[in-house]
Amino acid sequence: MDRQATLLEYYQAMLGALGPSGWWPAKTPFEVIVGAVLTQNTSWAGVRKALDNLEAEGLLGPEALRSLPEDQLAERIRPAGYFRLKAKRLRNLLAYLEQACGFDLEALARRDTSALREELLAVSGIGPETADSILLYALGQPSFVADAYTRRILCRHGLTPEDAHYDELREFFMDVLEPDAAFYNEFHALLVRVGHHYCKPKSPLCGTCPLGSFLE
DNA sequence: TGCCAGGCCGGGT
DNA sequence: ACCCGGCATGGC
Repeated sequence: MDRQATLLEYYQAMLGALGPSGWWPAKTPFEVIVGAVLTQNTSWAGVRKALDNLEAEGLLGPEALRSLPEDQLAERIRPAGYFRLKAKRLRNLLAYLEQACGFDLEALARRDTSALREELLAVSGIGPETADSILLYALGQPSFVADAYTRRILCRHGLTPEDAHYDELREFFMDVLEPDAAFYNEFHALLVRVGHHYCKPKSPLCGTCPLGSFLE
């Protein structure tokens, strides 16, 4: 079976088993952007607390967050871990968003995906996964997100090598799938949900995971 | 208790 | 190009 058909079968199996995901878990595109930085190598629970801290003080908007000093920002996002580092990264990103579009994210979303991706990657603290998460979940552009769960699931099913680089994993999907933001959105969300529930680093196989039937 | 979490950077080889 | 240490809190 070819790669396209395999990926579509995985997608249908996950969707059938788990139902639609309704991702990203945020109220606004700006909150998606902040969450994308905060969740770097960090579980969502702490990120949620950090976002709640900002929200409770009315700081979860571009202008308010932009005018918050770095050390005060760091204090509020402490539960997300790496808090000093992430405060700096958020400030870098806010500076970029302000100069690039004056925080008009709808205008930003109208620009070319690959050019935008390069600009995001040029911001210190924004790597490929964070950039793709912003493009896909905040701006609605068809840029596939290939995270740790994606790597683990593909590898465990023998579809890609263990040491595949980020861009290889991303292209593994984008080479054969139509560039459809809603589809990419749901696909990646399902991979994370499956990974979260069934594909832990310890367990050698996915057990009762919805993709189990594809294992030899 | 130790391991893990929806990465990324900077420096060294 | 690859490898590594650092970054930090919270949940199980």
